Amino acid sequence: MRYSETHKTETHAKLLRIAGKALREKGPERLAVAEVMQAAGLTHGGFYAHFKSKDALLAEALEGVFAYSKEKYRRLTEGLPPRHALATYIDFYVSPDHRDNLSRGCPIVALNSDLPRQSRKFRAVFDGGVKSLIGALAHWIAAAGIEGANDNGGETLAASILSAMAGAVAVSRAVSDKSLSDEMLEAARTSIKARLGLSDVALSGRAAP
Amino acid sequence: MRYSETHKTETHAKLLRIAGKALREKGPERLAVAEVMQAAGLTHGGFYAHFKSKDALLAEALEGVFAYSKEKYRRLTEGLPPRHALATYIDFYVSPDHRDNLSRGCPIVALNSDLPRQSRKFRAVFDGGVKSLIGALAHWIAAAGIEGANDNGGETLAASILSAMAGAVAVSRAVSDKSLSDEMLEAARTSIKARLGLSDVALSGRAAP
DNA sequence: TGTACATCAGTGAACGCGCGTTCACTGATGTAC
DNA sequence: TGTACATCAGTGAACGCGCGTTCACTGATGTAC
Repeated sequence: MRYSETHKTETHAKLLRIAGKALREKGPERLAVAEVMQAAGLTHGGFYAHFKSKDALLAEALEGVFAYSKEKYRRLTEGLPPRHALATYIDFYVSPDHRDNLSRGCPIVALNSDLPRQSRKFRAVFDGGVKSLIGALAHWIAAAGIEGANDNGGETLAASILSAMAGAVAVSRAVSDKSLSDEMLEAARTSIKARLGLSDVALSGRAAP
Repeated sequence: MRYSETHKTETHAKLLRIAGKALREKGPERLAVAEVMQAAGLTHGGFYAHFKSKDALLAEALEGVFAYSKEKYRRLTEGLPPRHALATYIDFYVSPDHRDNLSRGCPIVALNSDLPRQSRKFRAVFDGGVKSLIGALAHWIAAAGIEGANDNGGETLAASILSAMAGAVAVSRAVSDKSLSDEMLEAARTSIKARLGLSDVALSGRAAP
């Protein structure tokens, strides 16, 4: 063969990485197959050797994005006690950095208003990602012994916290007035931490992985 | 003239109403000029007698949507004491009804992730709408004598509340699992009202105007 | 009262462009014999 | 060791469609004289 044994797999993974970024930057509609291929150094015709359709790419890319985010935040909070882990996560999530980096951010923030118009498959992947994240938050909340977590192990509280975090970053991106945007993020971060009794827990100081 | 004196103005307003709905249902990209014209019973060629471009339509339609929402919520809370007005607003905003009616809902929820990609004009209109809404909320918060409103007359608290409300509805729309979606809305509504000390204020019972 | 002309909202065909998808082909390498 | 053939990731032209925009035209009515 002309290419190494792992060549196709590598190309596939590369396309997913590129698409994952483009998906968050441009949204599902504006992400163009030809652009993704070009960014990978290929011509657009070869796309269908890797994916059945654009839709298949989108769904698989979203899956990759959630998996990568999960791993990233696992590393970020590794070894921290639950309260610190939670506070660190919130500090990184509800931050100007997250707001300003569309292509590396949380897909819930980047894609929320596109979702009602996406394919069933894509929406299913999205649901999976959201639930997994809620599960992780609920786990920390329970481990930290935070009150307000009722019957279902903190899942409801976690879901509510997540929507507040995602909303804060999403609206802070949508608004173009920088000072309003900053103010909004700051207020949201403070109030979310207060709600979890984490007002005293400072940012861990470790850099984003 | 073939048409009545007010005819063109009426057609213009009709186009804005149709576009305002389509904008929230389909987003700025998928809203199609020809579809708007067809919905108004016209052919697409006539569009440019009313608007300089699709972009001009979008900006003007968004302006109309914000104005209409403002008026709608003014009527909804008319005559209520501040704490009831706030609670009523929150109850209507963070509700399954709002989640399920894209075309009549808040543009902040429907459009947030599209905004970074819109024209300067469109973003300016959006900013105006957001600020006006924050102003109204801050006004109620101050009038209700709610604590937690610091120096700037409750604007920061209002901004944070708004992002939490919009985030809750946006994520509840994005998720396709109905029970997760319901749970999320419910939890958000409860926590937002609790944060403003409004847990005891029941829904006013008046129907949406 | 009648004729010629201006007005102008709306019509419908056409243009150009972006983009998803298809497809015949390429060319380097592996395999059979 | 050499020849014929299969494989397959990638190429690049082409197709079809949606859509924003342009433009010459229509036809009912108002105005000038």
